[in-house]
This record gives sequence, structure tokens and C-alpha cells, in this order.
Amino acid sequence: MNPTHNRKKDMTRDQIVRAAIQVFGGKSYLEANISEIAQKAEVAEGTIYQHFKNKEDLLFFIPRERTAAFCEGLELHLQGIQDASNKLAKFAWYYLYFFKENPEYARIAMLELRVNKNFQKTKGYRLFRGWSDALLDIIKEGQEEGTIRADMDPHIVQELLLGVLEHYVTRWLLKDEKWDLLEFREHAVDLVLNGIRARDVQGTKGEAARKEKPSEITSSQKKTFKNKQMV
Amino acid sequence: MNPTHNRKKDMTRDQIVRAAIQVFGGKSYLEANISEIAQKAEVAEGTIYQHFKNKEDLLFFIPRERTAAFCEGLELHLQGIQDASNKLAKFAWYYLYFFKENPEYARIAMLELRVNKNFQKTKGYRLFRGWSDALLDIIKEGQEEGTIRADMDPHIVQELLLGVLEHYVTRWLLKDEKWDLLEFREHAVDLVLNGIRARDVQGTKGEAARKEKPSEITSSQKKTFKNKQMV
DNA sequence: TCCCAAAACTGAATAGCATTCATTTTTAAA
DNA sequence: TTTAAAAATGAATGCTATTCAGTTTTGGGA
Repeated sequence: MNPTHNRKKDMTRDQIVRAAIQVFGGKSYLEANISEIAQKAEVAEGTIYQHFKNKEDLLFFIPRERTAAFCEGLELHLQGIQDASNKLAKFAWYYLYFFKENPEYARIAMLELRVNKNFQKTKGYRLFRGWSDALLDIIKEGQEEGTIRADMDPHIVQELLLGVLEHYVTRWLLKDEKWDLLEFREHAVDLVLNGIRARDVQGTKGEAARKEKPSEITSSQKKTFKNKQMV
Repeated sequence: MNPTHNRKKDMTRDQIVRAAIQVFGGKSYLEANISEIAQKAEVAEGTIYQHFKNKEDLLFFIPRERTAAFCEGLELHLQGIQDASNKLAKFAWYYLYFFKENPEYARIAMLELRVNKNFQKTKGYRLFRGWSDALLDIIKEGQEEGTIRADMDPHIVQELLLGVLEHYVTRWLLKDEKWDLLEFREHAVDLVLNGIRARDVQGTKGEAARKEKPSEITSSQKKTFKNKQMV
């Protein structure tokens, strides 16, 4: 009952979790094995089962700590930004920045947790997705401000942004982090925020928008992407 | 050497693959077991290992057949559509339609293959991503036509669209297919094609665009999405 | 400082599942 | 009908998560 009571236990649990992040982050869930985690954590294999029900339970525990770190950083980075669009841009930047800085956790989050049906039911998942409410609020704020299209359900917009960001991180991981995750941020975010269709569809001005920038940027970028085998 | 030689073998292989789609499509790769696949395919467990190196090899073989079916259907559905934007919209529809009709394969493709690093190196992967070149061509076509923003690398646009579509399918699967995958198509595609930011940013017309549609649609949709727990 | 009961930890034993392989059955050309 | 090669079989193997009976550590009380 006394807070000192579980201090020792907590320390070993932390050791186990830290080792688990390393091991799960370095290979797939299947390839990772408990014995290696135990060795890295300097505990017996049996000890792990005193802290976690099983291998999956250990995996699902991982996001708790990192989500807290993510949220703290997010809050800090959004401070002082007024406009919703700028907040969204900053959010996208921070999201990519965070996973770039935490590649082991990124692999666990994107390649294991994100597609695991069982994870959806856990406590860790609620934390993992908890901050996405904040994103929703920013979108609503932008719709009220008039800087974000109001004829769309904010949930759809939220899904769009998350989908794109998660997709980019996933592709980056699968390509062995060969390219810089932040390099594409500006273009991708610009696309999401501005849309890909030329400006003459709903609008009244046709030709002007159409020919905005011909192709200098395009052609030079094409080469970059080809080399880096993004797809 | 004679084509008749392997006919029998091919038949059992097909049986195994069909059983594998059912079993892998019903539970996770980890939870699925070879014995169940063997039982469903009405062969001995050992037989599977005469056709496939191991469990993973069997999983990776699955997309070969379905990718062909996907491409055939895609080609058919794009026929007769001239405009690149319409083609993209049709592509998005077909993509979602295909996975809606093939939920077992969808689970295998989105929740297992898509995030598997080893899969990226296989023959099956090249087929799996092969059709995405067609998508790229449509985007380039649209840029030349002037219907799609030309100041963007088409690869980025391609990633955006694929990312959003894959994300929607993934979320749908994780939520037990509770909602209709096609229900969100129009809005999501519209967002991708038109962008989420209000039209007054680059343009010259400010206030007019801002207030386009106030919020009737928004509020009614909000309810829908809340109930369906999309996020 | 020593005692001891509860809390933690340990690692050998167990169990489940993928994979192997020696053997049997089937195939189809001669 | 014969027979050698091709396929199929399933019991045996090995690997790894999980269990559990036993050992060590902890920390409050005498």
C-alpha cells in the first residue's frame, strides 16, 4: 500500500519495458523472443510473467510511456500558435518529428500495434488514440475560423490527416528509413491542406490557376523520389 | 515438363491457398495455424511444406491470385472514362469496392502484408504494388490536362491517395466492418481531390468562399460518425 | 541488529505449434 | 502390368512461450 512498496517492482518492470522496446523495435513481434528481452532486461524469463500476462500484454504496455511523452511534446510545440491551419501544419511536423526521433517505437506503433485487432480493446489503445481528440478540436476550430472547409465532417478530415501521416511513417519504416521523414512533410501537408485538384473546379477563375507553376519543381523532385524508392 | 505433369499438384496447391485465405483472413497470422489450413484444404500438414517453404511463404503467395483479379476489374471499370479526375474518383471507388467484396483478403493485405518488411522483398509484392504505376500515370495525365495541380510531384499525390485509401480500409477492418466502406468514399475522395483548406488562401476571392456552406451538413454527419465509432 | 512473512524472482519443466523426413501412396509413361 | 518418379503422409523433432514449485530479497517489527 505504501508507495515505497512497489518501487523495486516498478524498476524491474521499467527495465523489462525498456528491453522490450529495443527487441520488439528491432525485429517483428514473431521474431522477437522473450528470452532475449529477459536477457536485455537482466531478469529471468519467469520474471516477465510476474509483470505481464503474456508476450502480447507486454507489447501492448509499451505505448503507455511513449504516448505520455508524445502528448507532452505536442502540447509544448503547439503553444503560442493561434491559427488552426498553422496548428495543423505544426501537428504534422511534430508527428513526423516524433517518430523520426523514436524509430524503434515507430516500428512497434505502426507495424505492430496499429494493425492489431486485440490492441484496439486495450487501455493502451485509448491513450494511443487519446490525443487525436485534440486534433479534432483543432479542425473544428479551423472550421469556425473559416480557414478550413466547413462543408466536411471534421472526423473525415481527421482521418485523412492521420491516414496520410501514418502512411508516410509506415512507408518510411518499410524502406529502412533510407530517406528523411521530414523531407516530405511540407509537400504532403500542403497537399492535405490545399488539395490536389487545380483551383478552377468550383471557383470562377479558370486559366490563371491552371498554369500556376509549370514543371520545374516537378521534374527535379521526380528524380529525387525515384532514387529514394519511396513507393 | 509436360503441362499435364503438374496439373494434380497445382490443384492441391490451389486448395491450400484457398484454405489459407480463409484461415489467415479469419484470424491473425500468429493465431492461424498450419494444422487448421491443412484440415480445411483436406491435406496432411506435411503436404503444405511440399508446396511452400514455410508458413510465411504461404502467406506471401496469397496476393498473386487476388492481385490479378484486382487489376482485371480495375481495367474494366476505368474503361471509357476520359478525364483524369474522374478516373481517380473511379479508382478510389473501385479500390474500396474491391476490398469491401473481399474482406478476408483485405485483412490479409492490410493487416498482415502491408506492414511486413519481409513481404517487400518478395515477388508477390511487386504484383501487389504493380498497379500503382497505373495510378501514377493517371495523376501525370491529370497534371498535363490541367485538372490536377501540377506544382506537386506525382509520387507525393500517389502516396497521398493510396495512404488515405489504405487507411480507410484498415480502420474499417479494425472496427469489424461495422460501417459501410463505400459510405465515406465520396467525402474522402472529395477531400483528397479538392483539399480541406478553404479557398481563400492562394486565391484572390476571400469572403465568398469562406462561408460556402455553413454547417447543416456538418452537424448531421457528426452524429453519424460518432455512432459508428470510426476513430 | 536480527527475525520472518510477504513480495519478487528464478529457471527447469511443460505445452503448443511449425517444420522435417523416412515411409507410403499415387501417377503416368513404357 | 510394371516401375520409377512425383506427391502425399503423419509421427518425430525442435523451438519458444508459458507455468510453477522452490529460492531469494525486502522491509517493518522486536
